[in-house]
Amino acid sequence: MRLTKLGVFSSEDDMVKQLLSESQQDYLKIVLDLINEKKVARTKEIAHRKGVSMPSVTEAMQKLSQEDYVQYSAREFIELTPKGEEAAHRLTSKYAFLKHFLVDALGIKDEIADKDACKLEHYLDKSTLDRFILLYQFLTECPKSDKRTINLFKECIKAAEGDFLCDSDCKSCFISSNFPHRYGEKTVHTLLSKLKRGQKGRVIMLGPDSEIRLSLIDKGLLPGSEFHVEEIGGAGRPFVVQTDGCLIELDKAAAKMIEVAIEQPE
Amino acid sequence: MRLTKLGVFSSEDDMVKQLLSESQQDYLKIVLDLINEKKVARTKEIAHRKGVSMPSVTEAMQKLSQEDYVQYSAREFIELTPKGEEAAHRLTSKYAFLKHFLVDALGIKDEIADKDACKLEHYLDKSTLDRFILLYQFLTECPKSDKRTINLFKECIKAAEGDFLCDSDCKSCFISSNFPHRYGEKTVHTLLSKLKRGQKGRVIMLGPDSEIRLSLIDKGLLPGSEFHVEEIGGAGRPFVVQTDGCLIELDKAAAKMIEVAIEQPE
DNA sequence: TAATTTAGTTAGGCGCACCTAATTATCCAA
DNA sequence: TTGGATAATTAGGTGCGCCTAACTAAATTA
Repeated sequence: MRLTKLGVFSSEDDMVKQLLSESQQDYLKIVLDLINEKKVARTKEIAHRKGVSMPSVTEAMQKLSQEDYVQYSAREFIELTPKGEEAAHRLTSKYAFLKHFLVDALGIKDEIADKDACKLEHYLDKSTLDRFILLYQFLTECPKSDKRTINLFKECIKAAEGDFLCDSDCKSCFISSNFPHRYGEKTVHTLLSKLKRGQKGRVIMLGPDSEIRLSLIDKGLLPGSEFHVEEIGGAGRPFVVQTDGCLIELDKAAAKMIEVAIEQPE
Repeated sequence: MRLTKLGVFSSEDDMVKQLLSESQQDYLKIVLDLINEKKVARTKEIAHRKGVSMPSVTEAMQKLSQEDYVQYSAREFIELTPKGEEAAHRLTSKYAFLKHFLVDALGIKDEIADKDACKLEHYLDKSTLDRFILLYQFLTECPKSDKRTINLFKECIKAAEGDFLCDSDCKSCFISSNFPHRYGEKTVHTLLSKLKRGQKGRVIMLGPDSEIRLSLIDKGLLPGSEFHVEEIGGAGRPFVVQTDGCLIELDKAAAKMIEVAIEQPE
């Protein structure tokens, strides 16, 4: 949470990241895109793509040219210096990968993936990015029991989008028929709806109903959340649980979709 | 990439997100934390946790109290209003999940996970967060062939960290012995090191050497990148490939670690 | 080639999230 | 109970990234 402006940089690139603001990074990417697409980058087009006014672009280009990222003099074509080209390319390739990951592996909608990839690209640590790459490779390329893992995951997504077409041999995860699935070990898994007043628990999984899942995200009850049952629901009254000092109301349908771990069976 | 300040909000919460700046969101989370930990939130402690000066906190609290997120009057205890509590809790629970995901599923180092989770929490779209939850559930909870998927993935991470302890029955993914692994279909998969000058290709996977992978991230050659071979390496000279209008140099060791897809075998 | 349109720039401002320095309120201990 | 330490606030200032309005240069076209 704390952000110190200075820090230890593991490589030159991290320094670049620190030296260029998010906005400046966006300008560089846009300039690179334009040069690749249309051979030249012009103020008006940059302004349009970034959704800002032309004077903002002029100002930004002046600053970037001072730092030797772009070659700029008034009313001339804007070009990238080698330094700028390198930075822009690095950013673009991260962005492209992340968008790919979000769209191909997670099935995020295109416009949202665009927006999120752009943010991730600015903020994700290199080591995290590396793990995303490994994960992506694992999901898409791991040839396992004839089926790539990604297909399994896609089935899960499909099921979890309210498309309950799960065939009987699909034993995997949180798909309706056998949810919740894991019992035993040290803790016992059950559904939140089965708890009694006063019991403490921890959310393990959210069930397959997409709408309910999103509402739980809103309410702030996610996998990993620890809570305490304040009121059990019934006859039109909601369940009330406490996490983090906050009370959350859940209707029965939602409570039935939350797999929880509890310490002791009573 | 473009960010319009206004937009269509799918729920009230998205509005909250828009109305509170990133910094303000951080303040709310910190205040909630402090109240839960120490019963009271005080200017000095908030300043300390956020890494800012006390006047900054005062100013922020004044603004937040105008918007009815905190109850604040000069020199009195800072409390959250119900509105603020709700917002803070939502943020905190997202953050907690994301950190969990990064640490438990991806094996990111704690401090880095902290930093990245905090950023993700601010920027990820709700639908993306939902997919991260599904992915987390898939990885950690999907009981598949006796082993949870996460363990498979962890083996991959281990192997991909230079810890080549891969046993023979591990057919999974990018682990040394059988990398690259996928041939056939419409494109042919091979290693970048085997390409000839002028060939075009697309990066499919990066190999198991962690150091090389990080250097490729730096250089901007990631899964999905399309490129064109400019120079083939040999006798001390590097491979040169072109992506995105930029030239990238690779030594032979790196070129051998990049699985690529090409259109036609010659 | 002069008139008009369009592109780009300068000038001047604004809000945000910070800062330091100076001031004031509060608490505690002698 | 009072004086000093500590906490909190006000006052005033900075940089960044954006804006509008006004101006200038370049391109088009009648």
